[in-house]
Amino acid sequence: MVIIRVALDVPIDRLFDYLAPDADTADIGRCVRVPFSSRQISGIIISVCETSSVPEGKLKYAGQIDRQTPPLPQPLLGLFEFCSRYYHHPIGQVVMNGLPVLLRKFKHTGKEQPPSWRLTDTGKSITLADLPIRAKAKRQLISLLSEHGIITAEICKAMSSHSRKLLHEFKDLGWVEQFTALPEKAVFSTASSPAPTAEQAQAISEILDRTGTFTPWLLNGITGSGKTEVYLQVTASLLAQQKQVLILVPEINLTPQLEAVFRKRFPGTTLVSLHSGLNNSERLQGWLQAQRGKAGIVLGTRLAIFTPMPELSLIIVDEEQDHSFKQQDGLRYSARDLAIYRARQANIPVILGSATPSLESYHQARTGRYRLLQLHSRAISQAALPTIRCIDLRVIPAQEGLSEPVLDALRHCLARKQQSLVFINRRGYSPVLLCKSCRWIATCKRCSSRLVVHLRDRQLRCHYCGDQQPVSPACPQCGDPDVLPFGHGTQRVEAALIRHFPEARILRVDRDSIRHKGAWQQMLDRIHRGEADILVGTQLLAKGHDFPNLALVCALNADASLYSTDFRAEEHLFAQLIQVAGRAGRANVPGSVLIQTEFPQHPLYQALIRQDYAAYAQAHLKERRSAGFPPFVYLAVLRAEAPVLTDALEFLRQAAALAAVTENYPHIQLFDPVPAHMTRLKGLERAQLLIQARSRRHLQTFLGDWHQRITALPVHSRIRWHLDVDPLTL
DNA sequence: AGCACGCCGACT
DNA sequence: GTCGGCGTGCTC
Repeated sequence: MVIIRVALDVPIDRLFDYLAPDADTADIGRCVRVPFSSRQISGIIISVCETSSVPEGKLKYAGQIDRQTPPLPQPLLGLFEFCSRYYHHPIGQVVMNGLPVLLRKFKHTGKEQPPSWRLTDTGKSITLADLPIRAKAKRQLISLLSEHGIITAEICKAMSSHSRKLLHEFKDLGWVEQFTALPEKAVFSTASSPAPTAEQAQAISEILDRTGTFTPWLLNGITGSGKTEVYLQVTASLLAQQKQVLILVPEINLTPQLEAVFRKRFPGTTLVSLHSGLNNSERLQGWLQAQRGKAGIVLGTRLAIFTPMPELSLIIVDEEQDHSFKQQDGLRYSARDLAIYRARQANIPVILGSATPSLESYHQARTGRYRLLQLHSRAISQAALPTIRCIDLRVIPAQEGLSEPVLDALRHCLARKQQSLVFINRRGYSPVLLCKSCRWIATCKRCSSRLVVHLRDRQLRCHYCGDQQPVSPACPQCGDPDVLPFGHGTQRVEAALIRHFPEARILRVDRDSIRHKGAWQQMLDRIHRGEADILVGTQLLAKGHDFPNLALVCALNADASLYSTDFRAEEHLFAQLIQVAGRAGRANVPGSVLIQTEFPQHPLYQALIRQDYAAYAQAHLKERRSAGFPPFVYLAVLRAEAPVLTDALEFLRQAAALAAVTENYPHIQLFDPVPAHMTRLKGLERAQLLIQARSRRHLQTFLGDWHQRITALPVHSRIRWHLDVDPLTL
């Protein structure tokens, strides 16, 4: 009896067994259609065996197996398996989450790359002289074939139906044959690389010395130190050996930028770019190219970590500290952490690159689990680092969020026709609408958040659920017409700047201003053409774009995250400020950075002024150690949401009780269930329970057991819950 | 997650 | 008398 064990896209963490008399081990990793409780769905064959633990009467027969598409390779199945186990997510949903939509339906079988045509040896001996002069179409076809050697499926499709019929006629004559086009083996060609700096050269050779060996590298290089050049030259060396390289980038905004750099350097290599902007068939196409080993480079966002690559020899995770590598719903995986797993599995190096590594990664490097590579100097034209200065808001007041020194600096920049950037990480006009007489504050009905004033549209908007309503003309509580916007967002700062510098061309860049399709690219173009003097914007501006004429960066009200309840907020702020500061002073423009703060003595700003990541990280790691936070402990969060808060809390208490019953986990600490920080979100009340462990292994064994017990709990239909392993926010 | 089965309210 | 609401339970 042949039984296949199938992963199905259902929220049940188990494989389903089916009878499949015609299946064998070659079908592992293939897509199969199966009956599943009164419907047909498709799944992936994970294993083939002789017996099943399921009572024989319950076993059904599997349907058709998709043998057109190459099966998922074993290492990818292993990655899925690990991912399911580590993040406690149903295996079938892990597998299906990682595959292109078109592949999981296997509807594309008919559309499978149709074969191309070429002349057989017999065909090659046919000349035009052998054909009647009247047979125009035949002669045309033969000359086409002998000229190009091949008629690709695309060309074939474009030909007349008569020509297509002739092709088949030729086939019967033995003149032509069909073959699946293995697109011409990539001719390795590389645009010339600039000579690396001594530091870069050192890093490149160290990495290349350990190809073919699992080696996690932490490449810590200041902005402009040329991390990308290291990626490029290591990649070049591996491509020359016909190997594949996987590059993960934080988000779609950055993809085109890095993609362009790699395409330019490797014009002869097929580069597949995988990001959310692709449609299903583009995604499938790229995925298949990677899977067949045809794509030398795969560049993509976190989902790309699940791309099968038979010749994979290096993984690069750029901006590894970026939170977008962690998925925040459904399967809550960290692509960066999976990259480490995948590199170990494939026995290859992995480069985590960043100017400000996550403390987790930095700690690993300090303790020798990762190897540290540092780039200390700017590679580009020996440009000096920007000078960073704090402006003490306790001494120097700010009007409309802008202090006099900031205005002065902006004025100077304008006079010298240089660009400046005003960074304020808060969009909208003002974050609060306040009634002066009764202290009423506009809040969201569905969330525990304050509504943000968007003066331009005269709307109050919730930045969490998107709800909006018109700005009320008077206080709904006391009727006083004196309701005022309080605090500053990008729109308000923009308005203030327009008043101060009516002659300047001011460009606001935030999620609202680039909402329309193509607006972001348009703005980038304008900035590059020098059609903007002052940029006002959020972190959108901080990320990875070179503004060649930018000389000044001013950061307004950054303090907000300094004394936050989120223990990662500070680390995040430091990275963000280093990033935005790095925008200033590229090429031959010296840069300066002004930071408005009420806490200029704070160690974060002190380290920032010296641009000393290592000092900051080491000091902060000490704090983490004494406070008992990661990377010195390992965390998981059980979250629950329900229409009524007490229900969510009660569910978490029940779950906690399940853990206490066992008492077998001395290294595990469960905290009390508490309401989440944003307690109410989109009309649901949320609560959470923190689990802390001394080691990953302890956490994993506990969670495996506990998760099963929670799943077995009688379901209260109102409650939705999930487990978040290695959460980024608490 | 779907989907069927099942047991109670307002309608042709 | 039925149509249909969504609670509960199962899926190889």
